Amino acid sequence: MGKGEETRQGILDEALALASQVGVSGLSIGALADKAGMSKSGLFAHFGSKEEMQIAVLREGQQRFVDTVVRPALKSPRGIARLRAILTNWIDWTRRAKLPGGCPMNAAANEFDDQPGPVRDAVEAGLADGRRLLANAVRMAIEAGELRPDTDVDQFVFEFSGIVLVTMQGQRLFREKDASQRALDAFERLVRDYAAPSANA
Amino acid sequence: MGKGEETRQGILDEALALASQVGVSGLSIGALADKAGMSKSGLFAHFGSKEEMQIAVLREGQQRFVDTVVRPALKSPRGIARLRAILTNWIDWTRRAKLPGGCPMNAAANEFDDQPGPVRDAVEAGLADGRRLLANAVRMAIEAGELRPDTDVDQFVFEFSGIVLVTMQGQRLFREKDASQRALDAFERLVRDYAAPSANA
DNA sequence: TGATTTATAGCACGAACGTTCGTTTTTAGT
DNA sequence: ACTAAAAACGAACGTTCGTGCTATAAATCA
Repeated sequence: MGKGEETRQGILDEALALASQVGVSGLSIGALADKAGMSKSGLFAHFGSKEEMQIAVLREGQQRFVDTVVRPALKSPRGIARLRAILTNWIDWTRRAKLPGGCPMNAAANEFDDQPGPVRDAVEAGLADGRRLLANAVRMAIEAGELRPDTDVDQFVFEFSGIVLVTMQGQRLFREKDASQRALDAFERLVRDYAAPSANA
Repeated sequence: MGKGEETRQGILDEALALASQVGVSGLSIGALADKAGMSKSGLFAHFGSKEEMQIAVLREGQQRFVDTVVRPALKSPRGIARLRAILTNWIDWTRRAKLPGGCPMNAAANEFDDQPGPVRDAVEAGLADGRRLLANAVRMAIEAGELRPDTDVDQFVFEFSGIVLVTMQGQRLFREKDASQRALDAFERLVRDYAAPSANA
């Protein structure tokens, strides 16, 4: 890895941390350059435009998400156990990833959903990836015979995502201490409703 | 209503519409003054600071929410029917309220959850109000004998809120056409699990 | 080591930011 | 209609925004 890639990576690390607190649209070149200990123009040269930088930050966040949430969950056996692992990893993934704030992708989703452009596209693609990944895990649970064969996969993913979103809001805005417990309870209720009859009869 | 209050109200109307698209922190005095057809300084004088303006916008949004979601739902009879009415009103309330974008309070929740100060306090108070209101409606459903007496009210509100959040994300970011149908399905599954046994045996 | 590419810094730009101030216009009360 | 009060304006402040240029410093390679 050349020197350029190295500092670029360092910048993205700082940027992700900052974005988790102030959002992707709240990221400014000047503030980021200060954090990274370099000049505005020097930092700027790595991306060419602010928009490119924002997209790079989102990509970085996505990769960090995979490393923190998805990859470790693969150690749990396919099926409901793995879905549960994804949930528990997900709902405090920014803490695990040592980010000082909340999920940058989620914040960006709220910031850019009404502002068409490349950044919005990147956010949508990123979150769609997450849903696709979830859907695969659900399908595995069906194949494993733990969820009913006629389970509406997209509906399951939809409700699962709702649990994630409200848990994050509970943690970050309301500082609810028992948000993750509520998330688990909601999850158990969800899988109970979609469970294959043979599994827990 | 004096002239001052009148224009202030007009400003807040424009501000709410703008905030629904660019967020509360994306609101700038200059852009808002343009939309409102007046000078920066003239507009500024109505609030004294940007922070005060942001808080005023959030309050305006909250009131609009009550008028659009809560008040109409009171026409539905207490119990599950009213809860369902709240849900259906909620998940497209910005359309009903003629706002061009998404829910400003929700956007602000993601923008300010990691930035302490009066604005964050206002957001937290506003959303807490929503949850309190929901909790009351749930308690009425219990009293009406439609939900089990041992229903965990806060857990119910938690899961209900999750449905709302994921539905809004589905509508605004993913442009899912069937998001509201999924929301209703999730709601029916929720009330089925918490339903009093006598109600639908 | 010397040559060359690459990375960073410095500086300046026009625009927009929130805010202050003094003046002018408009409203409200008599 | 005249006056006192309220409201809106226009200009300017200092700062930060994103983005260009040009020069210097550092890393890469022969």
